[in-house]
Amino acid sequence: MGTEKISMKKISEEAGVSVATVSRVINQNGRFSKETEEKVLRVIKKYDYRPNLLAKGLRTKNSKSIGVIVPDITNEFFARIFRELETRLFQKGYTVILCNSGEDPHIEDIYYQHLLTKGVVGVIYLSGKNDRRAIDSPIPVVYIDRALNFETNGAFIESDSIQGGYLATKELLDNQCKRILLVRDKRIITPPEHRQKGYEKALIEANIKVDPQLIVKADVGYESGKEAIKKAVNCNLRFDGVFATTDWLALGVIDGLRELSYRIPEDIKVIGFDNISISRFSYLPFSTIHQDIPKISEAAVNVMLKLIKDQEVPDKHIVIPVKLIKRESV
Amino acid sequence: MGTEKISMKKISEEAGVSVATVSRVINQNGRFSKETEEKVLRVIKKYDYRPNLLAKGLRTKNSKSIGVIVPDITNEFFARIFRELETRLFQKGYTVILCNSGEDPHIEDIYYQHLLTKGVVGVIYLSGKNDRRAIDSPIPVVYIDRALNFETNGAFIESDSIQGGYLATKELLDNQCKRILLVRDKRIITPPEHRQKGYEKALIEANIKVDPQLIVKADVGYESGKEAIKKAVNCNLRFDGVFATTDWLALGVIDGLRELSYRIPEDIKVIGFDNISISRFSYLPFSTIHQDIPKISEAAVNVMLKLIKDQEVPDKHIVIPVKLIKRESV
DNA sequence: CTGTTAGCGCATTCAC
DNA sequence: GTGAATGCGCTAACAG
Repeated sequence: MGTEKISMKKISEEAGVSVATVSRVINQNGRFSKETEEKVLRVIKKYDYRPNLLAKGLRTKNSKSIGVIVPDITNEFFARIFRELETRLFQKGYTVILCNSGEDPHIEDIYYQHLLTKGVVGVIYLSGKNDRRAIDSPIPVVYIDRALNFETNGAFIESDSIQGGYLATKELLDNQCKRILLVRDKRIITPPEHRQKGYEKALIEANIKVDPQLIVKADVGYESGKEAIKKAVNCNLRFDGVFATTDWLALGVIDGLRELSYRIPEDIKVIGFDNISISRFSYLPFSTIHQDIPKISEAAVNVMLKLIKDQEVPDKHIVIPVKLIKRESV
Repeated sequence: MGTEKISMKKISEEAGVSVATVSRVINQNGRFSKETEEKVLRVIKKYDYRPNLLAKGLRTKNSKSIGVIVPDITNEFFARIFRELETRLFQKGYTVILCNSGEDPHIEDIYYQHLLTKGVVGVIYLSGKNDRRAIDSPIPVVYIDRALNFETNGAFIESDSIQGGYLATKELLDNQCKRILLVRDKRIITPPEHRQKGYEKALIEANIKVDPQLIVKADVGYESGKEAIKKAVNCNLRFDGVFATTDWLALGVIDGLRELSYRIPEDIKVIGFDNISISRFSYLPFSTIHQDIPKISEAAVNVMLKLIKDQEVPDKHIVIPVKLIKRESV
């Protein structure tokens, strides 16, 4: 073990001033002369002293740390958002505690409680599930991607999923698809719900009736996409295009279709959603809807910072535009 | 904003005992009667009180939080390790602060310093680069994946890269490859260096001379792998097998080869390293070396916990076995 | 401009 | 068994 922990007291003694003065120059709170400043600064540098943020946090009630709860950081989408959040937040002097909830509301709650005791000044939920604490949280809560109750002391940032669903479906339509299968996450949560809305909107606009048979609900993930598409084919569902509400689902669909000897895009066209790297690097780089992760994160950080400072947040619900990425699957 | 923050003092008043007693029952430090315990517990439950960990940390010099510094959490390998670390650590009452350094030693250092001021009781580096602080850190440091100075107050956990390189190369050899190209990360750091060692070991064992021409050094990443392999082909290098030291490199190699109209595995066999999901879901699921991430993380956490408690750590350098995953590229 | 004082919320002597 | 007192390291009045 290396250097002893050194405190403000030592610095003040060494510099021949009071701790209050040391505190003032450290925080640049004024009320000290140029000379004493230099004196103090010299001693600080000499000992390579840094203030104990725990003590500071206890005193000021600002721990300068915020919590982020994600279902699973292993998911590239969450990891990319987290990275942006963390970098931006650190730049503003905040450190971030990351928690993996595994989509379990109970665990989410345990984490949330624990974060409170750690004195975090705010928490960001990615795809949060737990609605209980959102309502009267003593600290600001911002949600990304999934809407919960945020009116009281929080905010909600999301991609424009309706527009995304619309763009995806329209792209298929524009490429002569007549019967478009929607393969969606079965859960009743904002993203798939909105993506479906966009899908329906595009169909209606093209004077095509929405056929409930063509909407298939699946669990999340690759295997599930594969399974769903095979079942659809086996049920003699006819379709010439597929819009899958996530890239993993889309990849499963593509591989399932290939195993059934369909050619993509000749026989069937496929489009996904998210633009994660798998969409670019899989056998058949496939078209998808791009989410603007930097923008999402930036908005989340801005709102959070305002909420922390108790500033007015004009827009508690921010929707970030998406865009179509054309590749080889349509 | 919801509930007021309530402290031990209030609990003690409400329960008609002193704060010391409350503290004792909370920490189960004995020296209190069954009755007072119940009384205190009741009040605690009534107010849903939880101790302020900031204050507790300040007092006990144990913040119960540890820092993890990774180059980029977006990298699936790091994310998977982090998830394991975080889950295990939380179970032991620790919370973890995650920092993205972007492989920049300077930023790593800034994070490290900041973590110290936050009172973390240990830091874990994934693929750390900064050697300066490792030597006389006041808190334990454990490295995963990349060896730095850890003798003084730290430890080092890694996969058996030599064995991995050996297994990969041998797999190629066993499948009739005669001239094996090594595409490796050019940096002089443990993982690629060891993987190359394993490669050489396998060749020597098979009585094949190591040909320096067949060792090509590349930057990290997909594009770089593609570029490297095309260059190799253009230089008229002859080879019938490729061992790439990471999966991303391997994917680049595979795609580069395909663009050059080689058939895999018929014309050329390819094997990667890491077993990240891209190796399974790419066009051609390719053979690779699997790293045992749960084991690595478990070892890291165990060692860290011991180091924190100042316990004896018999083995400061732990090597985790790897295994060969056979797929369609060889 | 500067120092003294009083806590932030908690754990830990030390008396009783 | 229990409580009063002290201090972890820091900031924020309040005097001067």
